[in-house]
Amino acid sequence: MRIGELAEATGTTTKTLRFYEEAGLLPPTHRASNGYRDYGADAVTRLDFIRRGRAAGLTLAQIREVIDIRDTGQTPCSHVHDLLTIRLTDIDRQIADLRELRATVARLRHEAGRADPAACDAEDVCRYL
Amino acid sequence: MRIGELAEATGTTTKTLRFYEEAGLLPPTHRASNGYRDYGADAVTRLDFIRRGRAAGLTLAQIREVIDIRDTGQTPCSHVHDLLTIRLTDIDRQIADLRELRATVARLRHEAGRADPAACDAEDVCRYL
DNA sequence: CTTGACCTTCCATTGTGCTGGAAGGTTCAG
DNA sequence: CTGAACCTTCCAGCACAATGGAAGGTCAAG
Repeated sequence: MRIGELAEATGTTTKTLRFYEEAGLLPPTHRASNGYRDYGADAVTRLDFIRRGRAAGLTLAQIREVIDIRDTGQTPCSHVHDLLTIRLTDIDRQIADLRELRATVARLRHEAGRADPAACDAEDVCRYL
Repeated sequence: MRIGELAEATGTTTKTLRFYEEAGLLPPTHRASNGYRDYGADAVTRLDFIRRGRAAGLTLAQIREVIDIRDTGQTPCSHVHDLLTIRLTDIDRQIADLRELRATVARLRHEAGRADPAACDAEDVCRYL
């Protein structure tokens, strides 16, 4: 699988893929005789994980930390466990923050929808901001 | 309330507050006779909203969009409603992404914790990545 | 055997969200 | 009156996550 196909398959660009390799998120891959990168199906899996991590607001460094657990056999289990616990706590806090924000925005929206359009007044809408 | 006090009260810095003013997130505020910025209590409320938005991964532009609803009486209710609906959908998708990521990380962590430390093996830990 | 779509490296630039530092004015305690 | 701790503007620089573009190599179709 060439870099363009992988980009296509994962909804990214060749630029981004080379950048990820440079950044240590993708391992330097096998090269065909012409020097072209040659990816296996596992690259798609890995990029899916990266994409989900990004969508969830993790930094590339944080994603790399978790990925490194997979790539190096060195890391002791306890360290791995601790690392993931921290990551999990972060994610839980982020979810809680999002829920709080959602409530605020939803309340605001409710007020906006309830108001008589003729009497549309920023004061009414935003008393609850 | 001077800028330093506001920074203290909201857990930011004077640098950030001036930057937010420049970026249109805080309105240019009243100045004392000496030219110092003089904030009211509403600034704290607004910064709390900004902080929550940031914690939830919203960009300053997105936060400003919502804030502008409050500051301009011009925006028609329907536009406000639509804007907030989009914002809400985004937030919901983000929460869903986070939950999926949480499940992945939790599964990974469970595997890390379950493994015999003596037999700590990246293969075991990361088969589920 | 050329055209076009790929691929390669390398280096510069963008956008977001700050952060630092210079150079100077203000206020207050001792 | 001096010094510390504030404040002001302005401009530079940083980290992150890409993105753009130049200059050139490769390959399959027509």
